[in-house]
Amino acid sequence: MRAPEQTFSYRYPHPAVTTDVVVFTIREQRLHLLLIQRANPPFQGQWALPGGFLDIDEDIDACAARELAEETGLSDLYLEQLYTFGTPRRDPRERVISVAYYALVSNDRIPEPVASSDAAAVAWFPFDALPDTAFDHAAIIAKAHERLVAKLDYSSIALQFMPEHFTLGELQAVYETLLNDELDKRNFRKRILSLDIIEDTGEQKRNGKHRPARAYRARRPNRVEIIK
Amino acid sequence: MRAPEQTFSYRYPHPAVTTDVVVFTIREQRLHLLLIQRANPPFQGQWALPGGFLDIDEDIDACAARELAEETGLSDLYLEQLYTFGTPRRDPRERVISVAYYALVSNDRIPEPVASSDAAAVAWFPFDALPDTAFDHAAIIAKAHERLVAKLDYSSIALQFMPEHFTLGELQAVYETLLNDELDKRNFRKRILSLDIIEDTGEQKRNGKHRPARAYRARRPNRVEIIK
DNA sequence: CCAAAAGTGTTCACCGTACACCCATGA
DNA sequence: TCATGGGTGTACGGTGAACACTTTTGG
Repeated sequence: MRAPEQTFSYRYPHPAVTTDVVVFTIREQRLHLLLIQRANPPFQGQWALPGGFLDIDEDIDACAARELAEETGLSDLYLEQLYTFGTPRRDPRERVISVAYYALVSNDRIPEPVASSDAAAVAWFPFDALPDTAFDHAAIIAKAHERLVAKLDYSSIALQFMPEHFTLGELQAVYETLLNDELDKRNFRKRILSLDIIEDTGEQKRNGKHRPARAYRARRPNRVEIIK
Repeated sequence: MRAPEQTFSYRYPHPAVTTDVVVFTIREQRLHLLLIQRANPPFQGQWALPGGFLDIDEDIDACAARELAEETGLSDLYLEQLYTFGTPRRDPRERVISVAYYALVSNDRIPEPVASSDAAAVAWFPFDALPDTAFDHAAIIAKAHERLVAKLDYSSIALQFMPEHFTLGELQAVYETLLNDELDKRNFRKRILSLDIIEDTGEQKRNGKHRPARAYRARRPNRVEIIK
């Protein structure tokens, strides 16, 4: 631990740098995102994105992953830098530059996340029923959603929402949720299989009380393929 | 001016924040970019991206525009945030987070840029014949190029390279340079005109000693349209 | 009249879209 | 046997790609 009276001096003023992470998942056919309830001022008690200050010797990506793990218990997810937000008075305490990330979690690995010293509570909210959020986090969330939807089209990013083994029906449901549209089953299967991004595991997966379906897996685990 | 002995103290160490800008243009059918020769250590005398430290009350976008104007004399260009680079030891002086931007200049507004106190010289280099660059600027340049080429496909970003009035032949040459490929004249015209992003000015433009061509202009000046 | 860029349509292959029925399972 | 999701093929239309000749101008 650092001695509490220690200070760090610079010839010119330096901003603080934080990371904030927009974590998406799909639950019950709806897009959700993870917010924490702030334990400390400013905006104490308000919902906000998980995130926090960059350590002086820490890589930015590592900071995003660490803050996410500390505040929500989630680790080892797909994490991508989104945009850097730095409007001068976005934080009332001091000048803060936030490097925003977004993350996707597969829908079988959704621990009901635990709170930490910075987060009084952690909860999933449906994307279309978000509470008011602290700072400029609404703008960060909007940008993350825009990026997510744009990437659906030309990358295999949707696979990041899937568990290790999944069926084509489940994958189609994820696309339908994200695109907010219904898709034709035969066309969907043809297109996805022709992209060569998933492979048959040989196993079967039983979802309801109905006919079991073939189980597939992503061809390259943890990678997002750019299509064409 | 700030008194030279003044310092700024924080309870936790803060990184410095800079912006760096990758400025592209097209000259003589080749993609070029603008580098400055560093007037001061570190990397004194080496070529680098124009950029510099963020003022404590300055918006990040404004910082990129300001540094660009100060070091190169260029202003009022298409400027878009690219990515934030912050590997711990990328700058030997202290921890520096660089918010990178890229900019596009139309090929009629290429002032041979002037040097300033931070830049001993400023010059355009062909993209395929770049000198060694300072810091991690080679990685920033690579990422900017990747973004530029990707955006060609689904946006009207190429129009940013064009002067106010231009011909279809000139526009096609820009696409050919960026894609490093030849395009069919008839197909190109059909596609571009169907996108409805340029309009006939009614005027003509004489390029060589040959038949004059219709002059077009971008339908929305200074905007980048997302196609589809 | 020659050189050089401007301007202009049609054909074909491929891909995305629309569309309906039988199968396997558990209750 | 019924309800529910799993699994499969074909026909059509639109879009992108290939392709050649005439026009206008300056020298």
